Amino acid sequence: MERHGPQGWWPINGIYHKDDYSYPHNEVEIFEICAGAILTQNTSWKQVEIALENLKKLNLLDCGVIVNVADTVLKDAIRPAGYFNQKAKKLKFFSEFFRCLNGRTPTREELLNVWGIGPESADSILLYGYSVPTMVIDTYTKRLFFEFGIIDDIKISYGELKSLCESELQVDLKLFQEFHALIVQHCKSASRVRI
DNA sequence: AGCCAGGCTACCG
DNA sequence: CGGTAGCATGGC
Repeated sequence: MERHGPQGWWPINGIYHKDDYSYPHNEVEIFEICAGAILTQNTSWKQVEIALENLKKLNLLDCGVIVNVADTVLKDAIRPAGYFNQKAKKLKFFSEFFRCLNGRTPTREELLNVWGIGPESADSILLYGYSVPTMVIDTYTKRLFFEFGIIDDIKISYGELKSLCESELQVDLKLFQEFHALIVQHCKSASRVRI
C-alpha cells in the first residue's frame, strides 16, 4: 500500500474509485463486475476494457438482453478479450443465473455451479460485486508468495492459499479488496515479482 | 518469434 | 485426487 497506493478495485465504467468505497451501488454495476470477471479470465484487463465498451454500446451489459442476443453479435463484441466462443457461452449461462437471483446475493457454491465460473471468478464476484469479505487468489498471488518464501510449493491449491490468507488477516472488506488488487498491481508493474 | 495476460472446462491416469 | 491440452486475441 505504501508503494502503490489504494487501487480502488473493482473499476466500474473504467473508473477506479480510490477514495470512495461505496461502489457498487446498483444491479447494473454489479453485473458489469461479473461480466468483467468472466472476460478477464487469463486475459489482460486492457483487452477486457475494450470488450466491455463494445458491450455497453450495444446495450449488452444487461443480463436480460444477453440471454436473448444472437451468439454472433455477442462474440463480435467480446472478441478483443480472446476466447470469445467460450466467454460468450459463459456470459449467456451467467446472465441466466444472474436474472434468477432477483437481486439476491449468491452463495459461493451457487456461483461455482455456474458453467464458466471457477474459484477466482466466484471470489472476485463476491468480494468486489457483493461486498463479501472473501479472499481472491490468482496466479500472481501464488508466484509472489512463493518468491517471498511464504509458501514452499508453487503448486499449492487455490483453497489452501485462500485459507492461509484469510487466517492471517483481519476479516475486513476493504483490506481484502485492496490486498488482492495490490498484489496484481505490483506483479503487473514489476518485471520481477520480488521487490 | 515467442511468451504472457486479473482461468476454466474436459479429459486423462 | 493431480496434471494438462485447448481455448483466442493483442502487447511487448
